Amino acid sequence: MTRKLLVTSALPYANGPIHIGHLVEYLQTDIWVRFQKAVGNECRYFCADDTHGTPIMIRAKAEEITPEALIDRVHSEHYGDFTGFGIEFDNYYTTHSEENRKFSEMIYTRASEAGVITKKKIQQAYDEQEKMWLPDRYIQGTCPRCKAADQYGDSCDSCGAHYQTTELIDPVSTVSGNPPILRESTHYFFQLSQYEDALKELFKAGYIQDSVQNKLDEWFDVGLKDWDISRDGPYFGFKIPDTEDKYFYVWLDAPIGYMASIKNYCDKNGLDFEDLWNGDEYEIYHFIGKDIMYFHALFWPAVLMSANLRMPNKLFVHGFLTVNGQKMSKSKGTFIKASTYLKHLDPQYLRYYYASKLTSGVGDIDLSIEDFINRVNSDLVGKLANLASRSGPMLTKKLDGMLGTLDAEGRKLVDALIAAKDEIADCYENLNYAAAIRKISALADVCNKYVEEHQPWTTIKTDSEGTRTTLTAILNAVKVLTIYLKPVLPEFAVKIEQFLAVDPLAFADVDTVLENHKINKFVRLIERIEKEKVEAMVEESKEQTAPQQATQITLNEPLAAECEFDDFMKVDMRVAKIANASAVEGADKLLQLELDIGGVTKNVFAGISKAYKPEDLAGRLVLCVANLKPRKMRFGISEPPDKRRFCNEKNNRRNRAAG
RNA sequence: GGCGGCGUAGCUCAGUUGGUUAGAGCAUGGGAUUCAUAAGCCCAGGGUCAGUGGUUCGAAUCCACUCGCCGCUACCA
Repeated sequence: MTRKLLVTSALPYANGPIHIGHLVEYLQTDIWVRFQKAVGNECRYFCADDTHGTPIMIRAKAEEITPEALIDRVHSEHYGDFTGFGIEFDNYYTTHSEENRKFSEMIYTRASEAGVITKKKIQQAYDEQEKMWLPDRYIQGTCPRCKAADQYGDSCDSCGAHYQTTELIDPVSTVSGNPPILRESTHYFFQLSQYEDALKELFKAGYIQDSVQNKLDEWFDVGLKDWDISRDGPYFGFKIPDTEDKYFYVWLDAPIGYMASIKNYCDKNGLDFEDLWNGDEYEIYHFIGKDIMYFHALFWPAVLMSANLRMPNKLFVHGFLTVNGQKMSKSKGTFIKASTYLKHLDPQYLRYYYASKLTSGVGDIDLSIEDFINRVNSDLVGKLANLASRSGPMLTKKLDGMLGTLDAEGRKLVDALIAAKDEIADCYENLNYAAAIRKISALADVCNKYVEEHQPWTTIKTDSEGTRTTLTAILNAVKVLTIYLKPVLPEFAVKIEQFLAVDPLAFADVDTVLENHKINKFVRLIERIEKEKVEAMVEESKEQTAPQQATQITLNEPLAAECEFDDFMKVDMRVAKIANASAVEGADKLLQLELDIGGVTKNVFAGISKAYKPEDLAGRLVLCVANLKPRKMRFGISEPPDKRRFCNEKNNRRNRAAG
């Protein structure tokens, strides 16, 4: 039975470039869509740029262009990046479209009629000079708890405190540099709590993965709050009907962009949108990252309910990407943009590697650079590509490129591969790509053993027809493996199709056998990853962060003379927390520090008062040599050394995957 | 603090409803080969399944607690 499927990935925000973290989602989705198409389902893949909101406005202003010009440019950049990675949308649209405006207005109007929109007066920061309202992120000031400077309006990166913007000390607008004022305004709210029971029913019916359910239960326990869906102008977005100066909050119209993209596609292709979106013929699936679960598991279905529209069938949630076990980092060069990757490496490597790690779970997946190189080179190149390479050329060079027929043994080999069909299909269907790849890799092992046992390079000298039979089995095996891999490696598959001189392979073609068939000259399928290219990519991704105190101190000082390992072993270095810091009366450069090295407190004098204020130091972490002999100084005893290095406070801002 | 997730070989990860001696790939060591993209094949070493205590005839798997790492905590996007 042919299923009809509509599939979406989260809409990337038009505020920045696509990076390898985003690609987890788009590749996961693309592989699923390609699989569905390969098994003969009618499947369409939709996406769009998410284009509204304050960050877009501010970014455009900074670049001295209009928001429209910005989002047009970013749209083509995003689309180019996706295309470069073989991600094939049926439509890649934009939320800044008439379709989206109409749907947003329609849904809002219906929600109003349903009585779930309320108005409330709220206090919000306002920049008088720029004449704009300020989201918390655009206000900086000193943390009320730890006194760290330049913290965002909602929380402190330094000590992790959460607070109200109004509690911030000396707040300034990052847009104008002036202190914001508080102003009252009426906002529109969507009463999410009205849909609590309906949402619970939806989840019971299987809208989400089990692991996501736990998280949702947590949210239900705390209680669903009303959702602020309006923003005051100036705001780049859609004006709310029957208001003077109110706009839909970007997160309201973003998911509606799924509908707009589909509508736009329908109009271009002579299809009826109502059939696709509201009929019961089509299944709808959303792929998202776990950071935007709240929006897609709660708000989005509730909004659809309020407008009396159908529910999507399922939400597929994936985890984040880490690189070498850590968050992507600009300074380490692991914050790799899609465009940077494409300059250095073949996109198929990443498609294969992600596929080899993706499961249906919401756990994070790790891109270990070393593992990435090893895995691609040994599995993809060494086993799979090499299998074709060690059989194809022999047939074309020495046996006229003509396949023969399968003997009993060959039939057995090919049947063994075919037998895995349903299992592999299930793996793809259930998003367990890692298992599919493991299975395919194991099958490739079987094939390579087959080659080893039949030694065509020996038999070719005496028995050309027997060799033809052997190679016929191997090349049929290559064909089956290629079909299994095709959702992951479309380009690779095209090369094999050309080489085998067959029409584009579909999943059902695993059952057919190529016999007495002329093939074409073998072309190299894929190159090995060169470590140097990966290194160059990482190097190019390293962003020189603005000179900071910490890096200045370490980088500007020349290295001391080399020391022996034994000398190094004598040094007991500990991370210490500054419990207290105070100026030393009568000293020019000294600060007195109380260092907590895990229960034990050390008194230290440090000549760093030119670079640090005592009040900035409390709570910070430093590296200290804990076993340095105490030394009497003019102002007291300094226990560990008077020289130390200040650790970089770790950057807690996550690189958002989508939205 | 509350909640959630994770912790299995040097690395990256599988381990189905609890069931023999815990698996794979890579990496490492040895061997036999040479068709092939210095690939492929055979053999080997390597794990107190984070720890402790329970339930059970039987626990990597279920329960409790401890430790470690990560995330969320509804603000912004």
